[in-house]
Order: sequence, then structure tokens, then C-alpha cells
Amino acid sequence: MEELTKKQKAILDYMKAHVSEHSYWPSIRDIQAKFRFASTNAVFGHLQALERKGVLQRIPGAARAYKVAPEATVDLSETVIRYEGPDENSLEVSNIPLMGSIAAGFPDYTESSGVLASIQAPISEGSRRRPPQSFALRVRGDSMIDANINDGDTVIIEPGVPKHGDIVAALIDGETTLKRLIKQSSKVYLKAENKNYPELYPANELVIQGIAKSVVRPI
Amino acid sequence: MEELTKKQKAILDYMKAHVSEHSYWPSIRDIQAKFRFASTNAVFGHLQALERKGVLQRIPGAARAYKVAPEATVDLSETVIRYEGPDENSLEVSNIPLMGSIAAGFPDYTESSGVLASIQAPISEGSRRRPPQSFALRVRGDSMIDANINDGDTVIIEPGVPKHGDIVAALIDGETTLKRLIKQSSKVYLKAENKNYPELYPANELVIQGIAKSVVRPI
DNA sequence: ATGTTCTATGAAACTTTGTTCACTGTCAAT
DNA sequence: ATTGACAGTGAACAAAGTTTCATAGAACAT
Repeated sequence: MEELTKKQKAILDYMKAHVSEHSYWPSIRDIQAKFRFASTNAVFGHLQALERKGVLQRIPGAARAYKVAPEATVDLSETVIRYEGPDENSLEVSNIPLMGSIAAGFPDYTESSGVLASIQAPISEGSRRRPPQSFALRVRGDSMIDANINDGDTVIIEPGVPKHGDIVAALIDGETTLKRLIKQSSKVYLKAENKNYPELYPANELVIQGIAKSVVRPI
Repeated sequence: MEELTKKQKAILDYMKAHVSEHSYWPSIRDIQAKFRFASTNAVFGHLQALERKGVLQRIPGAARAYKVAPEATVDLSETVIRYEGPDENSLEVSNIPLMGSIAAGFPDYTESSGVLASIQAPISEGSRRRPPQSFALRVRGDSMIDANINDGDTVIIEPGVPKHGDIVAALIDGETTLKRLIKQSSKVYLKAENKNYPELYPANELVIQGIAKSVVRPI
């Protein structure tokens, strides 16, 4: 992933914080005011950069409408397995409440508005928070139903070195997926827990982001 | 609180769903299109109603900018139900950041990299915020297996006013138990999700400690 | 009967906001 | 010296979006 400049990162952080606090995105002019730019175009340029670098997605023409990318694009190479924890960007993504029931509440009232879960959110406060840290991923699809992990569930991932048989979050060919890790003498591959799905043999690389430790299911 | 009309609720739900799916709010015209209104003013009126009724907060003039009120709200209190929060030795929900979505199916669902996480949590950071404090309970026994809650699982409980059908943590005869709450015109009782267990009719009063919002299962 | 509330249409006014264009300066590498 | 990325100014435009005005039928209570 291309590096973000300091200002770009600052702007992205501000945007996330704004969403976190207000439950809606800032406008370009909001950002302009925050950073004391004299022109909206300064912001515009930064936003384009953020989009080009893949960490932000804009919806052209739409006001206050963005998405942030949880992904870390991969560069890398020839080896078979590499272990990787969540990178910093991913962690920050977690600050964003948007969701089913957004962090929204009225001011001074950070709640989890009913519908959804009860997992503690990341808390942007400050900056401690080094690596070995768990994170959560929402599950989409049914490839793990035989392991009793269903669409809509959330899995808690912890960084670490996976063993044979662990369920892992893996980045395979640029896509994050949840599968069981099979290590055999000759080969390493990922196996879905659903007969209808084939095994996944990594083409070039297999990046393990972490090991699934528990499942959270909304009631 | 004043009741919402069907349409108002539908619109509010749509807005929440939109945020959940796209990570930004719909515009008035988005809502208009969704509900096939011929005029934006129809939507406008509904939004005003939602705001007057206290479930939605608009930011005048700002595009796609809203806040929603915490869900709680009403039901009856005419019954024997009394609410009580968790006591001091309750477990703290651990601090788990949330990263994004993960695919557990075919990579056919690629929908741009920007799908966001779906859980926002009660931030436990001590201080303010009296009521909404979540806590976790370890489940023992098999009385809820038909609801797919098993021995050893952990449930996340949130304070709130329970509705008919909610799974609640209730204090009955000095013992905390997890059951489904059944509210009928004539009576209120607790029902296990296991045919082998009888229904529980409270003697005098029924103390609800909170509503089960999600289940955590170790892998 | 009459007024009120709710819901809706249709059009227009108006504000906010994203986007574009032309231009300037800095810094590092070629 | 020149190129090229990066960061910014300033002005202007057009689309997106909110808000207001005038109007009207249906449901409902007074």
C-alpha cells in the first residue's frame, strides 16, 4: 500500500473522528475549515489522493458520502505463508461506528442503538494500542456453516501463528476470507466448512491476518 | 413517546439500513425514490415528524446528516416488570476493535472494498453514561439450545426495556436465568428454548436485568 | 358542519456541496 | 535547468440537496 502523507492521514483521521462523533461525514468545507485551508480544492486534492491510495472511497457527486476501506492491499511475492496482523489503517477503521445502528445517538450519548451487538468498540482516544490486538470481522456468506459460523456473525480475530486446523482470516489473492487452515507436508491450503465449496489453493501468497477465536452472533 | 406511524417507521428503518449498508445517510431524494413519492416534500414531512417524535435528529441544511436516538423507547410498564441493572461484580466486556467485513463465501461478493464493520459498542470507559452499560454472562446449562445458545457460551446483556419475545437475563427466585420473555395480555412469563423445560411463571415480581443482544462462542 | 391532523402533490427558491479551471510555489530527482 | 510530483490559492460553476409555498383529499374528533 502506498504510503499516506501526514496531511492525508490527518484528514482521514479527522473524517473518521467526525463520523464517530456525529454519525455523519463532514463536507469538504467542514474539512477545509478544520485545517484552515483557503480553498476547498486543497481538500479536494487530498481526497483524491486518499481515494487513489485505496483507503477511501468517494461517491461522486454525493454529499457527505464516503466509505473507508478496511483492506490492506498486498504487495509480496513468492513465499507461501506470511503472517500479518491488522495494520494500522485497519485498526482505525474500527473507529467508525456506521453500521446497522450507527454510533449515532444524540450528543453525549455513545450507545449501541439496540439492534446490534455489544462488542466494545475501539475507542479512538489517543494512540496507545500496539500490535497484538484483537479485532472483529463481520462474516458474509455461508462457506463456514458447518463450523456453525453463519452469515451476519462476527468473528473475533487474534493475531498469532496459526496451527493446522485453525480457522483463520486470510488474505488470499487480495481477498480476505475466513476458512480453516490445512497444513500438510506437501501443501498448505484453505478449506471451507461447507461441502459445496471447493478448497482454496493460494496462487502466489497466503497472508494470514489472524486466528478466529470466537464467534459473536446477534440475537 | 409518541408512536410512530407505519410509514414513519418504514422510513426510519430504511435510513438505518442505508447507513448500515453504505456507511452514509440517504438523501431526501434517495428516500423519495425508495418510497415512490412524487414530491420530496412528502419525505420532508415525515422527517419532521420523526424529529418531533424524538427518534431522529436532523442537522438543518446539511446534506445526508442525521443522528438517531437510542432505540430503547417504550413498551408498557403497566405489568409487573421491574428493571434492574447489573451489579458490581459483573464482567466487563472486553475491548475488541472492529475491523470490517470478511467473506466466508465465494469471492463473488466483492462489492468494492468498502464494506464496513457492523458493530458499535458501548464504550465502557467508566464515567458518564449511567444506564446503558453492557455486561457479559457465561451461560450454563442447555435450556436455550433451541435458540442456539449453548452451555459455555457467553451472552452480552444490555440494559433496556424488554419487548415481547426478547431473550432476557432475569432474576427469578434469587437466581439469574436466561430465558425468552413472553408478554401476553393476561400474563407475563419466561420460556426456555428447550422442550424439556417448563415455562416459568413469576411469583410476585419479575426482575429483568437486561436484554440479550448477542452470543459469543469460543471456537 | 367544522376544524385539525396526517399525508401527499407540484413547483419553485435557495443553500450546500462537489467539481473544475487557471495559476503559484516548493522540493527532490533527472 | 528542467521535469514532475505535491500542496496550495482563488474564483466560478453546476449538481445535489434541503426547504418553503400553495393546495388538497381522507380520516377523525369536536
